[in-house]
Amino acid sequence: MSRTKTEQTMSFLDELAWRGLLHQRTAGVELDEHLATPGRVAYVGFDPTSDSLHIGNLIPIKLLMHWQRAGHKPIALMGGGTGLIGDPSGRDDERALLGREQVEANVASQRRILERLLDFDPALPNAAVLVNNVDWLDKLGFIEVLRDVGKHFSVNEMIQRESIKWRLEQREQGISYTEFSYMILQAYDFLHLRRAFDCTVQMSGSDQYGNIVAGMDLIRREFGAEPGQVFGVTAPLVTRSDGKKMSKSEGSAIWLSADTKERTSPYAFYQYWINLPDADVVQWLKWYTVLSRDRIEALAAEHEKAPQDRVAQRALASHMTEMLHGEQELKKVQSASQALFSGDVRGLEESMLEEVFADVPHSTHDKSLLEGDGVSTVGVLVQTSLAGSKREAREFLGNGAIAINGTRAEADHCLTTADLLHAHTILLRRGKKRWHATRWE
RNA sequence: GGGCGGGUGCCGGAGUGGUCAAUCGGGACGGGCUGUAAACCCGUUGGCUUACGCCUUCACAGGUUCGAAUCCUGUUCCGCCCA
Repeated sequence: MSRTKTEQTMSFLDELAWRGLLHQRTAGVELDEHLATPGRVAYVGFDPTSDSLHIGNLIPIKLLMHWQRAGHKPIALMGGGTGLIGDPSGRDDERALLGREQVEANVASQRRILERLLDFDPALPNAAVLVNNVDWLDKLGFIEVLRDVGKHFSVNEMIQRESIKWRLEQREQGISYTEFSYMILQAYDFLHLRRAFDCTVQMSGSDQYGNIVAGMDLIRREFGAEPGQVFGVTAPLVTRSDGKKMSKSEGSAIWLSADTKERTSPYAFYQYWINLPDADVVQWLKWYTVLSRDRIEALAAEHEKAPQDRVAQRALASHMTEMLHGEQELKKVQSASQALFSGDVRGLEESMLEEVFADVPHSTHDKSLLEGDGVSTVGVLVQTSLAGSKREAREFLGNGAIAINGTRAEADHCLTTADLLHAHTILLRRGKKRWHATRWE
């Protein structure tokens, strides 16, 4: 990842504020003064409830990225221990406990994503560090926790917390002692990192503010007010102008990885950003990219002048795809997009077709079916999940929603060998942008 | 423990014996317009069927009836009130 000098001239907090990533911060000038010294240590916690991270999780990660770019040291804390307990924040029901193996696997998988985004090179003075709280939480003795940590927590205060209060009022759901204790564990994490790494700042999305404050309180009690001065910084909840769930597209989340069970292909990832509404794109450049202020302002100006050229969306999509999937993937995905949306897919070279094939949803079928009268398009649409049922497939065909190799298909069309491109491939499209490549062998 | 109200399609919410696969709104999807945008307009939205039509749905299990989402019984779940 490249970084320019201009990016580093702004202070961490100014940078966040300009990007609209600063929601809450504790203390006033003390925090500014604290951060004036480079090499400070901050952490963000990640919940290993899934094997991947989605673009909503990118916001807390970005806090760490900017933190590192400002010359400070970032710690990514994997909640391998707290993940075994379950965070009650923002949930109206008790979580099903995850198994240890599952949590471990998720931690390993999320770790690979974080490694793309933060610089872990140990040669750096402010190299990023990844820790897993199972390493220390697992060793704690119950009696020890009750005596040393529990004493600092007032149950009276704890039950005032929104996340707890709400669950207490829920007559049916309630809250288990397990989840009730979650806050203590997270607070303990902060204390531990304060001791082990001299970590003085915890950052997160705004929903974790309560947990951050709990950790700060604990540290203050252990260290005393002066030496125990620690801080919290939160990012706002990001939203879309059209009200769609920010991280979702067509009902499914946009994941940051392509090689996990919960995955989003680089192609789908790129397309998600390309399709972002005009009203959001400039704000999203600020939220999600690490492009410099100058660059973003230039893009914003261009976007305002000629939104139809969609330079901002292109820049956003390219930047994000390269950040998460690398330059190689970006190039492939760009040429696939270019090929598919320029209209004339029939004229594609075979090698280009191969690339397109790999980047869009695809499936393999028996070529012999295409001989003679061929096979009904309806059936193939269902097989490729472009249609949910035959009835729906017919509806799409009737609407003119289905295109074969870029040309609108007749309602009663049967796929035959005549439809094959380079003897093996037929490109199907539903609607304006949902492609599916079929291979016939 | 007692009383009352209620569980309908992705969600909200009509429907109280036939004309109900079930009004309507939202969402989603498709078409049009555009810029792979927004807004707007049109359409679709249980499954199978080219069509006629057929099959499975209105918490669950039984029952009454020619016929039930609608009536009865039991079970279960939710909400409110009293203890």
